[in-house]
Amino acid sequence: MNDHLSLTFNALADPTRRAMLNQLSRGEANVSELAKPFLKDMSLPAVTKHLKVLEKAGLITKTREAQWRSCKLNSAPLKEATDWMEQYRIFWEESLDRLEVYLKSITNNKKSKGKKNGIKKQRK
Amino acid sequence: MNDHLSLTFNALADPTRRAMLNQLSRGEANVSELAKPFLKDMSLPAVTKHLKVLEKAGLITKTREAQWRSCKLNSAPLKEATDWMEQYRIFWEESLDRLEVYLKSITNNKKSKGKKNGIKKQRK
DNA sequence: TTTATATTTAACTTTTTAGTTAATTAACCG
DNA sequence: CGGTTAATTAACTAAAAAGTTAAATATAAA
Repeated sequence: MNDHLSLTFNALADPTRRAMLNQLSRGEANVSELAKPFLKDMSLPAVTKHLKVLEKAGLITKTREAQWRSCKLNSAPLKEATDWMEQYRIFWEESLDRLEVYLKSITNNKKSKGKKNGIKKQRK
Repeated sequence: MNDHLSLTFNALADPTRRAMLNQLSRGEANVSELAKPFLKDMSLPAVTKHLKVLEKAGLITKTREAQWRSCKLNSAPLKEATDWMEQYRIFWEESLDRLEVYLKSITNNKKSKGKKNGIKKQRK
């Protein structure tokens, strides 16, 4: 699929590419620098391909300086992806709320008004 | 890759699967209900496969009731993915800051103290 | 017990992805 | 110029993804 959100999520669905973004979050880097941590696991052309995926998703931009390509993080697609996820925030927050309620229910702290013995053996 | 974050992002990298999650955010639904909007485009086994991807990523859980499988959204992996993205928030927020500064610089509103003609021709 | 409904599994095809090695491009450097 | 460095492209392979149709499973209902 080639809608933008799909391109972004797809680019993020690989630990090598996420690690590359991570490195770029600490500053620009050229291809050899980005490749270094991965050259035990894969060839340089493989790195080039990963960078292409990131580039097509708009997550990085490359500028050339002599024979070096400097890569720079572009966070706009990450914002877009996060914005999409926001619509689900209410779900995990309500889960956390329920967890909190549960944790309170099993903690016999002050203000545990009434309902003593609120916990019975629950395992079959 | 089979780390959890990769499974999640991969599951989200498809508009059909995102639409399914979207429907589930409005309440539980069984397979046929989920499939309905897509049966013009794909077969039922294709839908089953998409649901399997979502299930393996932990984004949905299925419960069986007679011959129906009811699917339910599980937001935990979405939270995990959002938490990962949070580390980049600073980047898009600083971009927005720069945009804001720029927009202010080109708007001749009150308090535009000094630095008139703050913009010169910048192209070579 | 047959039939209908809901869903999955099997077997297969096509396309895409992720990697490889070898060759190519492009710039710099002595 | 000739060699070195940085990176990409080409051509290929293997494996995974996404779809298909047909068959199987499991439950309900008549």
